Order: sequence, then structure tokens, then C-alpha cells
Amino acid sequence: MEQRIDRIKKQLHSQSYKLTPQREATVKVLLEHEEDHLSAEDVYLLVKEKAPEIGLATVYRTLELLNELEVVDKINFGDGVSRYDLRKEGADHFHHHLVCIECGSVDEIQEDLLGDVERVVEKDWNFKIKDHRLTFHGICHRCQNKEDKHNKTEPEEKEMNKVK
Amino acid sequence: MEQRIDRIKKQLHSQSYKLTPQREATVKVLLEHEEDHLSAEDVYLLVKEKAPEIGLATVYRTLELLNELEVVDKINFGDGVSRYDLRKEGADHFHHHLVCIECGSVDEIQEDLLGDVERVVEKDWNFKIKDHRLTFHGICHRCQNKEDKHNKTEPEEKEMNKVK
DNA sequence: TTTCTTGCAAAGAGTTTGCAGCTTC
DNA sequence: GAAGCTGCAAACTCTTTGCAAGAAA
Repeated sequence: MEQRIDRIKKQLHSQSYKLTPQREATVKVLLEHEEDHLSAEDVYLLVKEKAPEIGLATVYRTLELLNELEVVDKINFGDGVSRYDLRKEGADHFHHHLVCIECGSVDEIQEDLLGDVERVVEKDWNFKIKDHRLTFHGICHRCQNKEDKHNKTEPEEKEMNKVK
Repeated sequence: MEQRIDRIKKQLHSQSYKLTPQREATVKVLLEHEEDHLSAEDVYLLVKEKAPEIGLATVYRTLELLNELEVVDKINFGDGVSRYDLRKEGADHFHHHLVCIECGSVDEIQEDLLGDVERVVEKDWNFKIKDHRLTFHGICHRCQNKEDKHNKTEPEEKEMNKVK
């Protein structure tokens, strides 16, 4: 984690930005929640635990900055809020998402499933692909089991990672 | 077009909704702009030409309704506005999009490129897919040509279809 | 000092909602 | 006349911006 922050710090410096305490706290929160898909508000509340004086505007500005540096990806699952997803280091493509329409959970697929498809699109549509967004909406494995068992109660986790 | 409106009318009636003049005007606008990706505001302005008394709220309510009936799909290209895309009749999957990061144009891919990918996801992730969203961001064929020719001027079309 | 950054409050943009009046069955 | 629908304005939510004060080089 330290090394990762260090690399981000260098990245910031290389464009003459600083890694201020607020920015560092924000990055830490993102690292600690790599699996989640936090909204700006979510990040704000979590950062506040480390740095209570921080303002929401600073969080927005930091996330915007990290997005420009391609440290995070801004994603949108159609529920009206932007979510921020830390880029995996070394990943040469943006990962995919599985959004459950029952429980709102979001799982990630790290594998690159689009290699073939992208070759087709580049060739047949003459479109030079720079990035992609692939999201499946459906029923996650947990909810499928729930339904099989006719057990409709929700063994709930944190709400934060949920798309309403 | 008439038949299409008729089918939508029946669909509305089957759930005891009415095809009011305002709703019909909205549907017509959507049909006339099938290739575009209009925002609610865009639709509103176009509907106003046919039915000047219509209110923006009615347009929002109609689009919401049509979305529920699966006549339109609500999509989001990350620029802060929802866009509404008429479903192709008979299409068994939601089409894909090519968003140009140069000129903001949005092209559609009607072919189903995800058949294989979906089978993998359903099997390996045990995820029951109901819908998908696939968008590629990159350089469209028009802008590639522009760059080749070192001709940076924009032979512009309507702004409406553009993602800023 | 100069430049960057921050917190706060206000402003903006997009969307939703409450409600009285109007249609339609 | 009950139920559904509409236009308007107000409310709401998420995000951005202006600005004076603070921190870093």
C-alpha cells in the first residue's frame, strides 16, 4: 500500500500537483475499499473518519484529479451517482461489472472478456478503441441461491457498495 | 410508424395507461430520432415544436413510463445526463455504442457481439444475465480520417446527438 | 512571494414531486 | 365522479465554482 501511495505521489509531482494530507487520506480510503464502488459521498464519509476537517468539495476535486491521472475510473451504473473505481495496477483494460438487480451488489470481472470483440469492432467499424465500459445486469449467484431456497431474507453487508 | 405507435398504445392500455396527446407527441419524436441519443431536455425541445404547451415534467414522466414498459432504454455515457434510446423492435438484446472522444458522436452497433461472452459469464460467474451495457470510447472513423488529412475542422451535424 | 490547495457557502444542472385543475371513461 | 394525466413551481440531489484564508516551495 505504501508503495502504491508513493507511486501516486510521484505521478502527482510529475504534473506539479502535491500529495496533500487530504489527498493522501482520500487515496488511502480508495485503497482500503478497492473492491467497492464508492460514490463521492461514500468516500467523503470514510475520509472524514481519518481527516474530520475535510470538505466534500475537496473530495470531489481529488477524485476528479485522480480520474485525470487515470488512477481511478469514474463509472456510472445508472442510479444517478458517479462511482469511483481504483484502477488495478498493470491492468491493460478496464474491468467489467456485474450489477445484481435483486440486491444491488456489484461484482468485478478482472479477466479481459472483450479481446475478440474489440478486434471485430476496430476492424469492421473502423473505430479506434481507447476504453470500454461493460456492465451486466442480472441476478448474482447469491440471490440465485436465495431464491432456490425460498429464503428471501437478506444477509446484508455494507450498504455502501450497493446500487439502489 | 403508425403501427409502431399503435403497438405502444396497446402496451400502455394493457397496463391501464393512456396514450395522451402529450405521450403520443413524445413517442413520435423518439421514433423520428431513432438514431440519436436524446436527453430529456432534447426530447422536450423537440416535442415542444409539435405540442408547445407540454411541460418538461411530463416529458420526464413519459420517458420514465416508456422505460418501464421497455419501449426505451435509459443510458448514460458519463456526461451527467440520461439519454433515451428507443428499443429496436424484435431486438433480443440491447445494442452497443461507440462514443467518439474527439467529436462526441455516438454510433450504434446492432449486431450482438456478446453472445459468447455472456455464456462465459453465466457459466463461470454463475450470474444470470438480464441486460447489458457495452460502450466503447475511442476515435470514430470520421475523426480518424480527419486526422489523417491533418484537417481539424469539424463538418458539424446536429449537436443533439453529441456527448460533451 | 508566488503558486497551489482547502473549506465553506453559494450556485448550477438535472430530475422529481406536490398540487390544483383538466380529461377521460 | 373516480381515476388518470398535465403544467407549473418548488424541492431535491449531486456536483461544481468563487473566494478568502492557509500551506508549501
